[in-house]
Amino acid sequence: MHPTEILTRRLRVDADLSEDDAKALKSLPIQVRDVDADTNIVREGDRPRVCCVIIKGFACRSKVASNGRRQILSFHIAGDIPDLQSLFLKKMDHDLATISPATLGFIEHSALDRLIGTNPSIARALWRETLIDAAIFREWIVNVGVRPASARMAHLLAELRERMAAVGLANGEEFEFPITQAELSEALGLSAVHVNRVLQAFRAEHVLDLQRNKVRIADVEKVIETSGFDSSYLYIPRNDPPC
Amino acid sequence: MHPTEILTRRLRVDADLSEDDAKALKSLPIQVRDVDADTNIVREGDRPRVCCVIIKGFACRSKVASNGRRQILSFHIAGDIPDLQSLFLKKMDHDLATISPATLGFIEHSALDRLIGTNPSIARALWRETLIDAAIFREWIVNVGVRPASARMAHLLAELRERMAAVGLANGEEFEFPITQAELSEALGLSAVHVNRVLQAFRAEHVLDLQRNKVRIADVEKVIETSGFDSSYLYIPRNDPPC
DNA sequence: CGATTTGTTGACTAATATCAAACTGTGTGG
DNA sequence: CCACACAGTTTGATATTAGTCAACAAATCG
Repeated sequence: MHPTEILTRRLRVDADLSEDDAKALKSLPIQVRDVDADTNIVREGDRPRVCCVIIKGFACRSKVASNGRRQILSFHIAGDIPDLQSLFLKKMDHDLATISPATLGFIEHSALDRLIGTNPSIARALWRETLIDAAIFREWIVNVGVRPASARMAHLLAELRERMAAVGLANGEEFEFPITQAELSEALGLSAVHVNRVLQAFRAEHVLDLQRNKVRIADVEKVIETSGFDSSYLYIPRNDPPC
Repeated sequence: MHPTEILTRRLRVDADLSEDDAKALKSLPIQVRDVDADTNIVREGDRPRVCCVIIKGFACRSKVASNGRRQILSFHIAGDIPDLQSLFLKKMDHDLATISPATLGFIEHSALDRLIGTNPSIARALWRETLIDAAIFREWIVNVGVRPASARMAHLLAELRERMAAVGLANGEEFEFPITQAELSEALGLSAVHVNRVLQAFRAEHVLDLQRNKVRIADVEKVIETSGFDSSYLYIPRNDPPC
């Protein structure tokens, strides 16, 4: 699959792009590169001249507070453009790094700039992507703000399952998620020890199992119930009225 | 001051808009309305046909989790367009309400749609606003995720002070902020009782004082130090290199 | 002015953090 | 093929932060 195809597919999902738009997307120069796990893509303070599309693998955005603790802000999967905002916000306010071996596509800001100038519907589709990004942040705030530890964990995995499924990366209730408990604790605002205990409890109750880079949701109902997960904030198109 | 002027001024802050752009903004039809404190502007699930500009007063966005607890996601002040995202994300994923008496301007989506179609630089400026909105969410995640209670409080007020100052609503280290401790607790992911104790401690140490709808920062240094506040995520233009 | 909301206090509890040690699995070089 | 190193996970004991509940005081509002 051509690297731009993953982009086209993603943007087509909700915006109706014309054949011309599709062609313009297809001719976007993308430089593809394979990188190891735990490699920084951009750091806080950087002024990148490219945006990054995840073609394969996992990445996360994070920020470290002045007390030295790192907070993970989001996880990103194939099809995501985690630093799209850098097109307008020139100086990075957070870090972006892989959490697994990944293949990334890099697109020059200048090329994107031209593209959104000539193809308004692509501009809208990209704008919309950044708005969904923000919607996910909002739910993340709710997660760390008001949910108890187990609900946080369940919610995070429920969200990821939904997003993985939307790009065909979940078969049944199982999907890849190569993450350590320490990283999970940084995403959820918990200690690693507590994350471990929450995971064990879920395993014992046959609710879900996160092991060896794989998540298996054993009891979807229960996961949804304990987390109060409602996918509408992800704006994944269904056949219902447009979201 | 004409209601559109507040918009023009805000968007001009960072984007260089042409005279034509300014004129287009000025001729935007805005319906102005005064509303009481604690009135809902839009609710989760709504499909608004307008966006809302705050001309005067305060608003907040919030979301209630399935356990019944409400999380406040952001505070909004004069010049903000807190539901700009509804232009592309048709169904609200959160609530927007005033927290003080306010005067609001309402702009039809259709008018904005036309505007961004005809004036690309306005489109860019608005897009950028939504990206800053997201940057503020990211910092909010860090706040509730990894900072202890007093740092959370200090950070929230430091941010607000900066934003108020940017629109000329802070004189010295004092600014208006009509909020109850219960609301603060919902913003910070704490209990109201704990918020009360944190505020008292700050008062006792002459760091800051929040009383009678006013915040007085007595010791800016201390507030910045305890919260680790760094304003760069707000992307408020300075004379430095563009952010 | 009474009524209601908001702020304050104390006693007690619960959730989660911290620390330190041990255990497991996996890959590497001898 | 074994021994070792390393990263990640698990465990137990203890500490701390922040939550809960309930009562009361002080503002604020109509």
